[in-house]
Amino acid sequence: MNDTGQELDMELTDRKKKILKVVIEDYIRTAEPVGSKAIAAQLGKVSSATIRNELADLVEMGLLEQPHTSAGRIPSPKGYRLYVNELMERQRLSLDETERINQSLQLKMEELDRVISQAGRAVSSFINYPTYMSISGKKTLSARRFDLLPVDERSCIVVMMMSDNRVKSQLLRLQLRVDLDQLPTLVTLLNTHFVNISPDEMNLRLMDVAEQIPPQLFLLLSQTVSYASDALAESSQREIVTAGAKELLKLPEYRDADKAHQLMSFLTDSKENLPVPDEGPMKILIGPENVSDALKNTSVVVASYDIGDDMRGLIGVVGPTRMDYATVAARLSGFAEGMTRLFGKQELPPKEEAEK
Amino acid sequence: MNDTGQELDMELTDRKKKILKVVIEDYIRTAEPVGSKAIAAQLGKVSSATIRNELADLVEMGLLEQPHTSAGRIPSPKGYRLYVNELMERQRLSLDETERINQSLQLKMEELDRVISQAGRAVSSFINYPTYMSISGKKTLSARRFDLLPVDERSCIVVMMMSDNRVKSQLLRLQLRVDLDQLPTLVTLLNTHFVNISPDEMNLRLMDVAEQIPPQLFLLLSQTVSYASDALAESSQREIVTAGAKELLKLPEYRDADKAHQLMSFLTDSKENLPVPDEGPMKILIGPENVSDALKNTSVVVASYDIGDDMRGLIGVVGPTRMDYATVAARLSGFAEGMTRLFGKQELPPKEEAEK
DNA sequence: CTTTAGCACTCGGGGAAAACGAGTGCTAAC
DNA sequence: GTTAGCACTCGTTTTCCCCGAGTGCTAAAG
Repeated sequence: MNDTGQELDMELTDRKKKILKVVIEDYIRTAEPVGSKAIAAQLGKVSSATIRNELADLVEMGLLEQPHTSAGRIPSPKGYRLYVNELMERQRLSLDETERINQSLQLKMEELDRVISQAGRAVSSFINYPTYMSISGKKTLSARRFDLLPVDERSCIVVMMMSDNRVKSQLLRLQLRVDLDQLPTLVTLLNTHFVNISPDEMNLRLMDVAEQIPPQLFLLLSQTVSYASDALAESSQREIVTAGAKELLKLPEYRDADKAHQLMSFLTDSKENLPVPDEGPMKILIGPENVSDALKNTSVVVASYDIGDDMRGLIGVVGPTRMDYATVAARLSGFAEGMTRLFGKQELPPKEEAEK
Repeated sequence: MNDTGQELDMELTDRKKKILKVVIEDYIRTAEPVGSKAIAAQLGKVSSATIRNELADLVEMGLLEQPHTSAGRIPSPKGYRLYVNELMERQRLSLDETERINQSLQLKMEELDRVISQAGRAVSSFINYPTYMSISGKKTLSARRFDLLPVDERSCIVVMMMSDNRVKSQLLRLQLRVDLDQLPTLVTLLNTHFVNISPDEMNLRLMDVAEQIPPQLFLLLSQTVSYASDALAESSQREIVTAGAKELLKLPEYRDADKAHQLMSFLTDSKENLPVPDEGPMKILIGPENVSDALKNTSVVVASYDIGDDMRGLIGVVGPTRMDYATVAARLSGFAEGMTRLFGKQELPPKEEAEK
């Protein structure tokens, strides 16, 4: 009796593959176990009895499962994996679809965050599954250049260009009146001692220069530096935004409010442990292949795209293991390409400064 | 037979009020129709039969309803309204709660949008209902001041201070090489002709000055103006962000996936027709009092707070008519006060420039 | 050795019927 | 005006049974 584990010796004939494919695609469409008769009808030529024999083999190989005796078969995670790797035919996007993607990427390139979250909503409503998006850079962000613009004697504008060429600015209210003539000195100081270093270092260095300048100037300096380090820290922290969690409720597997709630909570709360593609443009994780327990019964398709030359963006799609992998993969990579194009077009091509 | 409409002549005795209050609070807690026996137990002194007589009266007055003959009573919208107006005792926040509110408002005052959406999440997870937040200003936004900072010969930074004292900036890539000496001219031009007017006017005026300046300067000017008008338009458009839709799923009235999905869709999609408090700090809308059809079966509690001296922020809480009005109201106004404090502390107190 | 028809068997889903029980309205006595 | 008593209502829960899709096995046919 070698019921232990899966049979490796059985051959996966061509016909078995065909059958597997039919089962999976049927199940993806209907969410109902697929019976031998339906398969026979779709395949033609062979009778349901033959199919049944093959099905039994496929179950033994661990590619299919049967919920109970006398029900049809459903794919196992292993089955999906095989399907995704070998059987699934790469879909081409229709013109309509391409059109729709481009349409939803007609975004004004204002704030990055906003672009991201808008894109997230678009993806989700186009793919009909919940999505998550985030961006992250490899290098840690630093300031590249400062400016102070006088407004009146009690306020001025601080402008900081960051190492990724984004610019941040804010109005500063001054506790003390500052001589406007002093501003250039301060700017020079900032551009000498506070550029190309991490936010933490900035705060440290503040102490060093404390005694070199007059107190009321120092106050302004410290306001500026504290603004700058906060802004840098915030910009470099990778925030994950999710969208379209409600799509779950349309799926039969999440009609149960508790299940839906559980997954939604995980999606909106977990700011960390959502899958990222280690490399390559796209990654598909099926059921138990996920590390997070909360995702053991779900599949994730995640793609990445480039922003500038340091940052990478990330779009993930979450759904039941019975996910329409072919369509999702096609549309998602369409989106990812769109995003690359979007950012490539308007963002920071050149770069010349050296680092410390 | 005067079954038509509600009986206005019946008197709402003190005991009736007490009973109504018990019914409502019980129902809010349990989501189950409340029976005469339970009420009697809680009131003491009187028997369930007496209560039954009173209940019949309350039903006739339109303050209670009964789902079917042999079930307990549940409050009608009218009943809730009476409860909210007269019967409900204003809750005081516990120390714990106050603490928790302050805790979650320990936000770095970076970008307004981000603060808002973080606060939204906090409110939602504290109150356990979905929330929506938005901000809006009465006056239309315009630019108050421009600056251009040279970076290299192909790029410069545009800085714009807006009429609400917020500052926006971005790096501009120039199609044509521009003589740096020309920048001050351009800045003067901007500060003369493009301040204190609406984004639309800005684009119009661009045409007017087209012939007064050399072409390559005009290119830069038009890039700047287009950035500015976009940024202004975007900042003044009132965006609504929602949070915590998942909380719905915990409520018995939304265990039905379709109902939940419907309301969630409304919340996330409708960028317009969510209730706003016409004036006063807080407003409670019960069931059919809502204008949107989608909200006819839900209640909304909405509060507002001040940002600077022109803008107003808005927090709304959405839930079933069986909402814990007392708690929600207390916590929500706690939050609103917190927000006012938060913005009052760090934002734009003075202002002196005159408008056009 | 593979395919197919035939057949008994399994088991979950669906629906009717029954049992249950919380709660009511009414009546009559206090 | 209040209360005990009681028959009645009606939604919920439980039980039970039937149906049928789908199976595995066997034996015959290719």
